[in-house]
Amino acid sequence: MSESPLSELTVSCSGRSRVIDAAERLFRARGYSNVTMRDIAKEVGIRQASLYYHFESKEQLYVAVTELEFEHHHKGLQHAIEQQDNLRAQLDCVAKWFLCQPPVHLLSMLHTDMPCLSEENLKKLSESSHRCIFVPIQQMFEQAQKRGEIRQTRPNVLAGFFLSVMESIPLVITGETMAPKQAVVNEMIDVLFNGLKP
Amino acid sequence: MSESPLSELTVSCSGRSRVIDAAERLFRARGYSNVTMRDIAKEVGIRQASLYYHFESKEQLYVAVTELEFEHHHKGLQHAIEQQDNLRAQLDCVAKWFLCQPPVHLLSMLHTDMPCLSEENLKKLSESSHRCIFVPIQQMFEQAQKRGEIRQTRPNVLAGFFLSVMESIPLVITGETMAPKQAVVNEMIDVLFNGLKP
DNA sequence: ATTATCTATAGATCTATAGATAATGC
DNA sequence: ATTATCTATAGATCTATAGATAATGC
Repeated sequence: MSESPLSELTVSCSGRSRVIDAAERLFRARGYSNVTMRDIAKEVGIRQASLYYHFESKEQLYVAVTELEFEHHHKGLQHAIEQQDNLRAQLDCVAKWFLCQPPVHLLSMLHTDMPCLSEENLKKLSESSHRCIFVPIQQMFEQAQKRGEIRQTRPNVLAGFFLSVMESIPLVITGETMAPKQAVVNEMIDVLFNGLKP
Repeated sequence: MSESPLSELTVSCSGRSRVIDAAERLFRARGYSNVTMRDIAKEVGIRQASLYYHFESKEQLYVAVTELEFEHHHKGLQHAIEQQDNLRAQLDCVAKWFLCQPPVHLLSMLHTDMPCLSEENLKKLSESSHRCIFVPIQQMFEQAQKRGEIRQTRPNVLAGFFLSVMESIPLVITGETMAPKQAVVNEMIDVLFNGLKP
């Protein structure tokens, strides 16, 4: 399995990365079980069996795609966070990052997709999602606490809280009100900071 | 399809309601596509084909099960809300309700399960989830605003916000900290009320 | 006669493998 | 010689239907 070190970075030219792109779109939109290898092949424009030249199984393809997705968000989050020097600005930046990306649907992944995988891959992806997405946000809150910007609260609770808010945007938008996402998120961050009290 | 008016209410004696119970457990735990009719039959202790005596299709079974689940939460939420006369107590009560029930995984349902259904059933369940779960919480916030307990914020945003916090509990618990759920939720509600500022 | 089950199976997928084939690079 | 595809298909499911059968209630 020797492989060009550029292969994952190329835009979409090599066969392998076109497969990854298509699989990512489809898995993200419909989840692991609701996407077939045929669906992915069709999207790429090749035959279903040809996918097995690039990946040894559907599960391996899913794991590869999902780890890249997590790493991608890891970079985006790190960048958004270190660009700012106070929590409020960081939260705005992180929210902007999530909004300009296709939604992760982390809760669906953890609850519905990952249990379909082998014990080993489940563990691998759980750790990836934690390290790439949960931890950076948790640390952002930790350091804001150290700087005295916010009061003492368990940072992992805050991380879960904030992530779930990001995840809930489709839910809020589904309702009748078609407010622009950015406005909804701003309102949520404002509540997070200032609370609901009048 | 005439049917005893008690059938849905009986604990678990009639064949039909034993099917509903088993299907509910399995669908909730693994989602629509990851549960087969064979799985459900096995759980009930009958043969797979026998399920088709009670429900005309897997999809109809899922819709029936899920609507009952929504109605169940509708009752629980209404009761939790009307028992209290101020928002803080209502939130505690609603949180306690969600915590004492098996998790709904509403985001997974909306994102992964429902798109597998027919247009008609998708619409039906979307409306059910909105009416049974989203609207009661939204109204709770609306009325707290009218009573002047909280400042002006779009109530649908608050509803999405609060629901997503309930949904995120598994995510927070997944991490290393094994704090009791109730404590995590209390901390979240406290932040919601008082904000993060020191 | 109705209710609730069973066995057997059709028909439609889905994943993955085997082996052929064309194009590319040395 | 290697890379990337193809065709064909095995083997395993899964949903749903057809028709038989036993038990229950009038």
